Amino acid sequence: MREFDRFSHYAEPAHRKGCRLFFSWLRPTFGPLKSNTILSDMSNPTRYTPAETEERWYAHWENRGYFRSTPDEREPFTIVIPPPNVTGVLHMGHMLNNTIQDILVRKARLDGKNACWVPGTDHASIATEAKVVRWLRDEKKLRKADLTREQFLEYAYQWKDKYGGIILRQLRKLGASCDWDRTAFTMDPGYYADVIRVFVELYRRGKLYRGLRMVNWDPEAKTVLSNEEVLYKEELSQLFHIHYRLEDGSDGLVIATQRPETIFADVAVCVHPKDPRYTHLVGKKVLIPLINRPIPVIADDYVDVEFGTGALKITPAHDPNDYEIGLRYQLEVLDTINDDGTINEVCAYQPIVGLDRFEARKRMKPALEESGNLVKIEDYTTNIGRSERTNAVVEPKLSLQWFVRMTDLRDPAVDAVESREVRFYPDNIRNSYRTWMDGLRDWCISRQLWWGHRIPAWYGPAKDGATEEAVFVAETAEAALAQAREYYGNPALSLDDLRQDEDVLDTWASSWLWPISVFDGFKNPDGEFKYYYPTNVLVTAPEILFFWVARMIMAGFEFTGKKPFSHVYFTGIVRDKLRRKMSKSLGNSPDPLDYIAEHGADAVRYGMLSSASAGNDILFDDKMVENGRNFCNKLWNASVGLVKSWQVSDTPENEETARKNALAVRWVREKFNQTVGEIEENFKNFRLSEALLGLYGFIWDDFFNFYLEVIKPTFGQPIDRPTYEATLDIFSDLMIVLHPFMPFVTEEIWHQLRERAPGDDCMIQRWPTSQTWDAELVKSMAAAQDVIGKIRDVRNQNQIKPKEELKVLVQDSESARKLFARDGLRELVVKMAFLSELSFTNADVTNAKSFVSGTEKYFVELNQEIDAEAEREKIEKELEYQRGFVKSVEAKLSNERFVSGAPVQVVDNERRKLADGLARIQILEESLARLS
RNA sequence: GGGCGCAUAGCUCAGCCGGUUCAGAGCACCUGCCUUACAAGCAGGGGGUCGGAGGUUCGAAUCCUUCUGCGCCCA
Repeated sequence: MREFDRFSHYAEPAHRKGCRLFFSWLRPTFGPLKSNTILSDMSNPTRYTPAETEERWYAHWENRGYFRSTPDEREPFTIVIPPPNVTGVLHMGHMLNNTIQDILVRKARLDGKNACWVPGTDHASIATEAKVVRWLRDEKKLRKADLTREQFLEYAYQWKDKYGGIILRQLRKLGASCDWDRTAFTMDPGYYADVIRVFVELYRRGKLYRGLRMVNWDPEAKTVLSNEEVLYKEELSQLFHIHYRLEDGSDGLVIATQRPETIFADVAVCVHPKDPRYTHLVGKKVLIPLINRPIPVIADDYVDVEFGTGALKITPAHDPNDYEIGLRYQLEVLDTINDDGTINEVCAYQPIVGLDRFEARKRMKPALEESGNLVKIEDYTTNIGRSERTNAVVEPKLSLQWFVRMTDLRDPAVDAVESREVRFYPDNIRNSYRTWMDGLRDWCISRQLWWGHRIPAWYGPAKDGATEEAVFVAETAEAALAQAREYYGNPALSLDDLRQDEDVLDTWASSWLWPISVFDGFKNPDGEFKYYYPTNVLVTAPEILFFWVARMIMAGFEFTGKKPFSHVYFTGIVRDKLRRKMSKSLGNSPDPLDYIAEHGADAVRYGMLSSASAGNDILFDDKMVENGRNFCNKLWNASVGLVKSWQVSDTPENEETARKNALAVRWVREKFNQTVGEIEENFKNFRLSEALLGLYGFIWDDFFNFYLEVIKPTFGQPIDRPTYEATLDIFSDLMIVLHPFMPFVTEEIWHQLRERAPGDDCMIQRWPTSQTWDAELVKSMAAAQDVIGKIRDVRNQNQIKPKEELKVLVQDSESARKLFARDGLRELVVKMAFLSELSFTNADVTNAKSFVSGTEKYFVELNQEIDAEAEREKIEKELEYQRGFVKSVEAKLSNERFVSGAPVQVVDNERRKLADGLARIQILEESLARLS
């Protein structure tokens, strides 16, 4: 009993037939005659219909459990998906990325490996929390501030359950062969526990600390913002030129600032060490206007001499760059701005204390004018960062945050990439990696949000003598309490006396554990983690290098002592035809699911990959998807339309046909082996686009357009069984090799080609092994193809109908005898060039067109007058070319330095070229002589 | 400012650890074909001084120097 009717798509309902007919009529090239053909041909559709086929096969594969992996004695091949955001929907970048992963996984499966592709999603704390807040506001009429943390999280999980799996469902449409049973999420209980455990462990190892740092502060929402939540836009502003005098009241210098209200937080003025205007001031002190507090003039080449006056006021509390300089010179930090954006008591200039920062700025102009410090005010435009949520101007602000001491994790990660224990494709990404690692900064992993892994740190009051509150880091509140009781020497201490950190961890601080945690490597390191880890390859975008790849490598070595993966394949960015990055906001990205619905997943996969040469961005073009769709049709037509339509006979049509077919079968096998070898090589180097295009070329040109034409029986005749069976075998092998790239159409055709036992599916076959190929056979077929091409040329140039048989003679020679001694070759040329005769001759052939192929001469007899003059011209032109060619080869060979210096094969090859060239010249000269 | 990369046919790109009549593929274009699987196809064709200038070499699209133009990343 078949599991389903494989011909079910033939039995289209009437309305669908009508539909296709309707579209047929719309096509302008169709005349009435063609439409009649379609009508009468209804039983054998010439179009492959992907939609239904793809749905059916995906369900079949999944039902049979082909995607599942459990450890066994086979070699594992593991990929963990770069987890997309739970908030996301599939975009073109995901399509490319996951197509590549699926190709690698399907190939590994065909290679007989235990392939495991782990899917999952990332909780994306910031993006998701923003979405949840909006959702609560719009649909539940709730504000975050009105909810407790627990209530908010409950809603957040509701939201996640409802919208969080969209991407994973969409990936199925693409054909992704993920082990869905393993679907992971960065906030699953087990994963959550791992993240907390790692935090505690790093703290215990002294690689994690709490410290002050500059953050993006939204004074309106009173919250920290991530860089992604700050929108920069050019805005009109003013540059204040303010005079700072020296301590003795003499001249000093002029600084330019856009924020005059912050001068009271200045702790230095910085100039460029090579700026001659200021060298005499370096080391001296200048006075801040209005309050006359002295601050030093320092020199640092950070300063841009061209900007403003070339003198930069340093305000570490209110500018990230100034903060860095402050650190370098150990300058004091004076924070004069409150969380709500008003000026605080630290500001020594009383008139602006308590005012909003912008109100304070307005007061500065008259005050500075009055004191005689204002030199001028000029208009200028600059990038101003505003909060995505409140539109408030973002205030750079110092805040207490948690940091990972990255330099402590760096070395093994650097070495692994440098030594290529972890290989990057393309390799030159290593440079960016190394540079980033060299300038590594500590990683701020705390976020002022609720959605995420809550920081496992509890605070207690400062003990006698201590200036800061006490911190207890532990995996559980109870453990923290135990620590606190011991610390304070108070066994009666309760949890109410401690306060847990309100913040959660940066999403990347959980996803960097992905390859370990999805296999439960922390809690159960001897379980399947041992089998699947390290994973084989990570496929991701270059922009994720620092966020994720580098940190995963560090986490791998820090927590398992091993690399997380052996290869990292960096995909390009998907752009439109105008080279713009495809994005939803630009509206230039097609909806991938529409695309799949319209053209089929195989066509989209083909289109994506064929334009994605390794290491380059891909310019996405509908044209490429069309090519993919055309390829599917071609496969469909060649299999169902042609090969399966043949009658098969156990006795060959005749001896000639049998010989011709036997030769063709041997040749296409050899050529296929050669192609498979090239594909293997391309896979090894992750050159997937080249692998696909090479295969495409072989299937379309060699297999379909040449091989099938050679063996195609004359109309109404059957084909001999050995050839038929061999053709089905090779066709089936082709489907296996093409399967990783275009899984659906290959599975469909696999089943169309032969009756298969249940479970004998294309997806789980063994990849054909490629033996060495018979180079001589391939070479003589190339010679035959050249002859066929040249005879066709003669036809074209003399307007001879393809149906008119021609008589061709070959000048008898040793090389000609040798070529045609190959069994079946003569018959093959006769068929493909549509000849009535092909034989040797020693006589002069008159009334014939001649040509040279290789070192043989051919005559095509024509039933028309030969223009001797034109013929002579043609030959002379050819002769001229050949003489030039021979001359250049002779020049090389007569060069002593070449003959002695170049490798033997190169020289031998030149000698062969010379001999062939001379032979051709001789033939051409004889022809000329005969003509005159 | 630092780093990486690109420039080859009208377009998108291969080739680039030097050596086949080495300049190639796909698309686009042109010519001929409704050839009993496929016009979403078949058979052919034109088109590039390999960004400019130097150099190394018997030999350079390929290696070196430099110039020009253009991308991307980091600060």
